[in-house]
This record gives sequence, structure tokens and C-alpha cells, in this order.
Amino acid sequence: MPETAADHQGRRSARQRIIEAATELFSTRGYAATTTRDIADKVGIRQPSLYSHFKVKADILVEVELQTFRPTLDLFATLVADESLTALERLARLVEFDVRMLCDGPWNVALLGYLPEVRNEGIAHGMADHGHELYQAYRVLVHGALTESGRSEADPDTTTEVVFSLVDGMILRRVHNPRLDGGRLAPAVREAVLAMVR
Amino acid sequence: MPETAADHQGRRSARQRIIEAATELFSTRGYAATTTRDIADKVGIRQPSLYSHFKVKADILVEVELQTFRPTLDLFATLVADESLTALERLARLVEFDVRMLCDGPWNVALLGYLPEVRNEGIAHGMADHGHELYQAYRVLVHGALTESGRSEADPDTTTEVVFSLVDGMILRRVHNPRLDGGRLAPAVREAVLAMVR
DNA sequence: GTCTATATAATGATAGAC
DNA sequence: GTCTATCATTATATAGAC
Repeated sequence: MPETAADHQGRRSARQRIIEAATELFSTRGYAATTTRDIADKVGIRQPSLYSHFKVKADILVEVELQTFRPTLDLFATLVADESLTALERLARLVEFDVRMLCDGPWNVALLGYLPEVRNEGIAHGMADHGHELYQAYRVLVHGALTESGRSEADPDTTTEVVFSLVDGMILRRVHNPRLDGGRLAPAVREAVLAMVR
Repeated sequence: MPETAADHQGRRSARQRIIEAATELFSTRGYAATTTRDIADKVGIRQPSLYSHFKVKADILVEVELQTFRPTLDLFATLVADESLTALERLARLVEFDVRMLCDGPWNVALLGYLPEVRNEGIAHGMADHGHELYQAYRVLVHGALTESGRSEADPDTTTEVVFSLVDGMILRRVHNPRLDGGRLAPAVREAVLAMVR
């Protein structure tokens, strides 16, 4: 088996080590407050060496965001593809997975997508709004669950907003308390969500 | 009636005009990404003139934060002082007021307290953590409401975290949708909260 | 790809005239 | 209290040797 480029220096490619260092720093200090020198220092290289892997600082941010949202969006795709599930079951599973990830992931990186400087930088670079994608996923499942439950009196869009607030609100809780217990909170959030849609 | 200092230039003191300009800019661009020059430009003065009113940039932030949290913390004090109310009623009113303020306030300024650069700057300047104060207020009311309802099987601290997430989650919703309708969302959130505690 | 050296630009803050 | 002028620092990014 030939040695890949990814095996150099601790088995991860320099590019991936940059992304991981940036993930931690962006999460804990914010994007604008993190300098390219901070990132390079943590990786163990010189600041200009970053530019062998990324054209500009914002390109590092794009990769961090991408790797953050992929798991949850992938799960949504899987849940929708599984036709044996009801919308209510799909919603329950997505909520529980999402809350666990938000609580127990290595860094509170989901906050990044809400930082003003990131959103402004994002617009300037035309990067994908994964947060909006995920919101649409919730919207589909909440509408479906309300329909299944015959809750025709409920406003599906208002319910979607409240459900999504409840889940993503965990991001803010984690800012004040970095050691959230996903195993305890995920079922509690799931039950609160189910109480709204059935 | 003698003219006050606050009457100069549009009836608001220069200091207050700086605070209001900074509130908008910090809310829309973030703290680190807002320069003192940005603030001065919006006020219509030169950048060094800011330093006649504030010793350092972070002192402007302290004032912005103070004016943001004061109304909600004041309401909590009022609700607790009113002995004719049950804990459940106090919680319902606090939630509804809070959500309306988060949705309909002129700027999404509550996000500020969650920005990493603000929290780090805050620690360095020893500024008060109003977000934590407010959380304790919710904790008191959620515990009281669960006790009143005889919900001895519920975990009050978990419920507090979920309730607070639901309310503050509106901050994140507003990032994606700046035109939230507090009149529609506040009752929906209130009912979701009440479903958890009674 | 990483390094040293450096360009270029912007930032927070100060000094001192008015 | 506001101004002009300016300082000291720090930031992103580039050039070119190895």
C-alpha cells in the first residue's frame, strides 16, 4: 500500500491540520479575532505557509463550515430516503442527533455560522448557507409531522421556527456552559418538540 | 427650564449617540469587525473624538450590553416583587416579554453577549455577565413552576436549560430572518414553555 | 511546501492646537 | 469636546530563496 500525502506529519495532511486548528480557534475566539498567525502557530508552521494551501483566510472558513454541517445534512438525506419512517419519527431522530452533536461535538463550531463577521464574509465570498439548508430540512419534517397528526389548526411555519429555535438554542447554552450533557438534553428536547407536533 | 447637555445635536448626548451607533454596528458586523472609525463615521465625528467619552473601545461595548439587558432584568425584578402572581404566571409573562424584545427590538443586539470575542474581551475587562443573570432568573421561575404543578418527576435543571434554549434560540432565528414577528412567535413560545412545566 | 523578508493597509490610541 | 496629525502595532498577503 503506497503512502499517501495525508500520512505526512501525524497522519493528517497539512491542509487538514490547518482546518482542524482553525476550527478550534474560530470556535473559541471568533473568525475576525483569530489571526492567520494564531492558526499557523497551532499547526506548527509559519504564517505565510498557510497560503500554500489556501488562497485567502476566508477559504479556510469555508472548509471549516463545510465539515461542520455535512454530518447533519447527510443524516437528513438518509432519513428522508428511508421510506419505512413516518415524518414524526424522522423529526424525532433528526432532533436527537442534532442536539447530541451540538452538545457533545469537540467544539461549539455551529456558532460560527451565526457570527456577523462570518455571515458578511460569507456573502462576499458567495459561500453556501448550510444553516438555511438545515432549516428547510426541519421545515419539511415539521410540516409532514403536523399533517400526519391531523393538527390542521396549527401554523406549520410558526411551529417550524419554534422547533428550530429550541434545537439551535443549545448552541447558545453551550457558550455559557461548555460541558453540556447531550445524553440528558437530547431526549428532553426531543420530547418538547414532539409535544408541539403531535 | 435650563437646557441640558443632552439637548446638543439631535437632543441626545454625544455619548448616547455613540452608544446607539455602536449598538447597530456591533449587532450587524460584530465587535471585532467594527472599527472605532466605523462608529465615529456613523455618529458624524472624527475617530479620536470617541476617546473624549470612552477610555477604550471595550468601554463602549460595556454600555451597549448594559442598556440591552436592563429592561428584561428589570421586568424579572418587577414580576418577583408582585406577590399576587404564581411562578407559572411569572414565567409566562417573562417568556412572552423576552421573546417580543428579542424579535422586535431595533437590533438583534442580544447576540452580542454570545460572540466569542465579546466574551473574551468581557473576561479581560471584568464586565458583568448579564446573560448568566437572566439564566438564573429563568431557573428560579422554572423551579417554582414545576413545584407548583407537582411535577416532582421532572428534572428542573434540564427543564431550565431547554426552556432557556427555546427563548434565546430566537436570537439565532433572527440572524437568518431579521423580520421575525414577535406578536406571532411570543405566544407560541409561551405555550411550548408552559407545556414543559405544568 | 516551507521558509525569511517584506509590502501594504488598517487598527486602536495619544498629543496638542483650538 | 472636537479637531488634525501621527504613532505604534498588528493584520493579511506576496516575493523569492531553498
